[in-house]
Amino acid sequence: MALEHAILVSLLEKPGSGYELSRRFERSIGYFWTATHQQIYRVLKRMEQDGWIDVRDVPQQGRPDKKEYSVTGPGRAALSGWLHEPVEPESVRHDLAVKIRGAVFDDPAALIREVERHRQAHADRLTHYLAGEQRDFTGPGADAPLDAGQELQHVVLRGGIAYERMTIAWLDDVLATLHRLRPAP
Amino acid sequence: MALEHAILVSLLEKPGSGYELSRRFERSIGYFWTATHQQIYRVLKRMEQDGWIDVRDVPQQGRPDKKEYSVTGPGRAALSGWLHEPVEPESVRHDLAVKIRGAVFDDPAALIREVERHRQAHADRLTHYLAGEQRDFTGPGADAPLDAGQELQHVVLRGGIAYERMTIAWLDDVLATLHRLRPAP
DNA sequence: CTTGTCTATGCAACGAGTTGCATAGCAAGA
DNA sequence: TCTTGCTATGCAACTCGTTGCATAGACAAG
Repeated sequence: MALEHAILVSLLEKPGSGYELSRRFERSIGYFWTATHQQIYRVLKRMEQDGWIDVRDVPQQGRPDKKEYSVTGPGRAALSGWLHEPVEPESVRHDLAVKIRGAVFDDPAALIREVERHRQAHADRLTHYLAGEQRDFTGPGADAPLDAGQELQHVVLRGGIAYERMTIAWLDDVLATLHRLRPAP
Repeated sequence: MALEHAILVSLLEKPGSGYELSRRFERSIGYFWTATHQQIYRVLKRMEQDGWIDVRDVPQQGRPDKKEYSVTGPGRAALSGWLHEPVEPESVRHDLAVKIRGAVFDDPAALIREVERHRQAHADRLTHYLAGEQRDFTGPGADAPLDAGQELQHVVLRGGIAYERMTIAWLDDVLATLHRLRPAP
């Protein structure tokens, strides 16, 4: 279970509320680790009980108050411990691959629109990544040398970019294959 | 929930027992959908109750008897229905990416061995994929034209190969970054 | 002043996934 | 014969993740 650790990393990068964390999990962090707000609130409560994080009530103007969480010494130590443990390679769940292999028992051509939909989603995400890279790392104003944290964020982002490019190319391969299988009219 | 559907596809490709399915989930199917034997046995029981699959007791020589499952008409229909529904793009869980971003709060250099371990695992898997491709699709004796099912299996395998190649290249990028961050001795 | 939208937090119920354990047939080798 | 190892199936307990619902403050539009 690593949601705790993903939250620790995010809170170390910048303290924030459960709501803010759930927003971050929709964008940057969410690209390699998903979580809903219910999961986050529940885990935050447990982490607070375990003494990994502190809460601070923050009154706000123009919006409801929030609880801002920040990482404690023991929380940092817990992250450190996890960083030094080996993790197993990710377990994958690719619905689309199951569908492609299953398509032969139904109608392969019917999958084309679904694959195109996925291709579009990945293309959108790639655009989004590239914009983020331009903004934070390679654009104008990025002349200043990056610190270690930025370097590491950048290499993770490059991983996301490579993943999306590979996926788009593969989906094009899938589409070509599906079209080839379609009997000529 | 798509474990049911992955099992339907696998049983349509070839009927088999829970044990055999769990072996398949360790190899071919397991590369894009993981499941343990407990999960499989439990779901098989439910699928049988729902009338998606039939059981047949098969006595064996030199080993315990087994229950061989095969897909029924309603099971096939259930798969068909699912194939025509849109699925959401996969949810990702990359422990390693969390670790990389977290490394700055600990010791980036300590991650190098972990990343090398992952690189090795992906290189092994790539070798395995390529051997499978050679054996089933591109090797000698593959002159006969492939049927639709084989074409679709091949395109999924090509996806696995592309994924592993991309991942290995990215991990090399990560390693280079980690080495760059290490202060010169 | 009502409706909608965004911020902000949370409960309850359920289903999916993991871990540990248990049983049993059969074969090979020490 | 006793242990080891592979085949084969399964229960029980637990944790993780998802879905639906509920509440409430603040603001903007109609």
